[in-house]
Amino acid sequence: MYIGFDPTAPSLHVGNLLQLCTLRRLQLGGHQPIALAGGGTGMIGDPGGRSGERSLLGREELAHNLGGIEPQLGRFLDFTGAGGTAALLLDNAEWLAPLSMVDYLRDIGKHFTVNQMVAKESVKARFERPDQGISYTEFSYMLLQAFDYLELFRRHDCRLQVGGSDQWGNITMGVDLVRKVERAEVFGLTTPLVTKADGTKFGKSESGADRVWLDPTMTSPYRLYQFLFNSEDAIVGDYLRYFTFLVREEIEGLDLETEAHPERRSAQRALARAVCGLVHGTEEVERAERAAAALFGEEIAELDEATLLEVVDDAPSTKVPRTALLGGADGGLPLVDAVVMSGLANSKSRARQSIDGGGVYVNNRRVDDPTATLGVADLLHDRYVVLRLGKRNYHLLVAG
RNA sequence: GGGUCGGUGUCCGAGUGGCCAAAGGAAGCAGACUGUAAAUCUGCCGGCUCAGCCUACGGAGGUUCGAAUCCUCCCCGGCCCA
Repeated sequence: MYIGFDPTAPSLHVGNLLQLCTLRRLQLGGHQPIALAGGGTGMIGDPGGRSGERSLLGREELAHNLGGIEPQLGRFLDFTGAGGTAALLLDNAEWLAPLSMVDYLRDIGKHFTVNQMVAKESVKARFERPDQGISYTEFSYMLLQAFDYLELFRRHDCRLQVGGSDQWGNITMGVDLVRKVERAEVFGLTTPLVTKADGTKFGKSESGADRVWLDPTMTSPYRLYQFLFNSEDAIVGDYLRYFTFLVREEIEGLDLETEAHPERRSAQRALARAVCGLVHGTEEVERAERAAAALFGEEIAELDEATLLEVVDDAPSTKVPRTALLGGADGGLPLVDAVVMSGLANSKSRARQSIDGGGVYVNNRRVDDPTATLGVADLLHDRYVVLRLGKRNYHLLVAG
């Protein structure tokens, strides 16, 4: 069976988790998973959803992205296993790139009527948006995906395509094509759209900037852990079922726990541990938990240096030159600047507003004076300043 | 190629010569309440050397004391026609 991945970034993100878990589940169940990177289709773009025309990726960029995604797949799938279930990673550019226009029209296009293509939900949506339109290129996408299925059936006897429910139309196109060309019966399986408690899409906060990636250099294990740990009560049970491999009894136990003692956040913790562990390993889970325990602990100022030192490596931190803290006549480093440096705010205006609104804490003590400065006196153990914005955004400054 | 409608801040979407950094909504951030939850209420929500200044309403010019708003050319998209 196979699932397609869109190689539009050098890393997969939490939005891909369900797909990854589904592949893993099927492999554990004795199937051979094929992860198909859309090297060819990635240059085209799925017209999916209501999004506008997609920007096309360059070849080098694609290669680079695939390089990042491959090891991540390895965390979920066994590429070496025996018994014919070793996972495969393929790139559909392999057969799409050499495909000629004439072959494409004759061998694939012939089997579909424009009528049925236009009837697809993804296309209709774009037709109905007078300001968007859809290019011929994107319109053709579904045929290429159908062709993928056909090729995988021919080459690897692939008989099941899995995808999100938004892929339903594309999958059935493939099923049809295989039936028409090879007179064989193949199947499709779709997974539900993962949503948050409020019904919006999980993990994709539109602005790709703060998306939660699986690559530890793009999103630290600590942040991934926190992201999962903050899941809403109402939905954490679903996530456990989607993203973890805990046995049912255990999950049901956690459901009860959430109901009876929501403040313990047992389900959230189990979720964060399981997913973070799968993606980054148990060692990273422990580090993330140690960092969180230290930061969210009662009296930061009373932590011993050894604990703080550990946190430095795991919580987001920034080095700041000691001289900046020594300052001149009017004290040291303006708090506003410190907040910007830490990345907790992306402009001084924001930083100022946050401070004004009482949302900024230095060493867990609120500071609401926008003109405040940090000085040597604020250093813990003569080296560290813990900045906090809001309830749970921590950042450590390290004087160096 | 012709006609026509349109391109506004993160997104949707008002505005059609000064009262516009630009209505309203959504998203986001913070505060209160809590449990590092949800809901609710409040504030913020372009930038800065922040009672002021700078940059912005597709791009470049122009008219005007003054333009997101008027004119010219260009770019991009929808629809209709060829």
